[in-house]
Amino acid sequence: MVKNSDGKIWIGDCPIRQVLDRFGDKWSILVIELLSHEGKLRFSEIAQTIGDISQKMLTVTLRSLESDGLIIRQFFPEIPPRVEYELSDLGRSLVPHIQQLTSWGQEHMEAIKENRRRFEEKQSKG
Amino acid sequence: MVKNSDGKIWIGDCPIRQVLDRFGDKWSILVIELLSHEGKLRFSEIAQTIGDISQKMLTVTLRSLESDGLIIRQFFPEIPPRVEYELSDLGRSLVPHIQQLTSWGQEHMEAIKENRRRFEEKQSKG
DNA sequence: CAGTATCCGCGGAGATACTG
DNA sequence: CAGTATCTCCGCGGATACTG
Repeated sequence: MVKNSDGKIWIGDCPIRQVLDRFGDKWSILVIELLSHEGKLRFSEIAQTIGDISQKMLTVTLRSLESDGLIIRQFFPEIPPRVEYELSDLGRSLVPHIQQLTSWGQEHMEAIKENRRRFEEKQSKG
Repeated sequence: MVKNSDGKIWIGDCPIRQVLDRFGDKWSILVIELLSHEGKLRFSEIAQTIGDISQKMLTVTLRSLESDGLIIRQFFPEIPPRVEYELSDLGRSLVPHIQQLTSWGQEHMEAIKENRRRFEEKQSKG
């Protein structure tokens, strides 16, 4: 939590926001998780495993992960071309923390859904 | 990582996606972090500390966190009214994992920015 | 003070067509 | 195969005005 002298949170430098800005998108974390499980994968393999990601978004996601040094892209100039993606050391260093969050989700997400259900029920009753 | 029999990730039940869907929004994590540091806060105190959140989004964020049982809302029917928010046990249980991610960010975000800078430079050169 | 109600703009994301 | 290039849509989130 980073505060200014006026007591306000300084959003720009706030580490939480930086992490969320980087990984809060729809696909980055999922791709990292996938590569952490499967090792080295081709573009089409990632697309097929995720299933409901568009070609465009997979390209955008992989390019941004590559640009940030979280994954490594290896291009083989064959015909037809082959491209393989794998996690970098930097990317791998994030995986345990993702798994922490994931296991928290597995443990508590049902309770959250139940809470939400009850809350909505209470609202509708007045 | 949850897969179907066809080898595809089952997005709907995937714990990672559930967590991201819940906490990937702009303000939830930030509010939880804030409450974990400050304990009990009034609506206006949260608004002023964050600084650049709109009244609407703070209302929406607090209401959704309350509905999911992550925070507790206490209303005092005074004039003018007073409302205090604090973390629930469920909300508190998430805090350590957020801090894990945050410290990872503090450790590696500069490297990521540097990687991105170099990547863009390389692209512009050809 | 702590919200609602309403309108609106922007950008993330999908669909489709095309290419080295 | 692994992408680009466009067009488009949707909904998150901001701005503003109002209220118990």
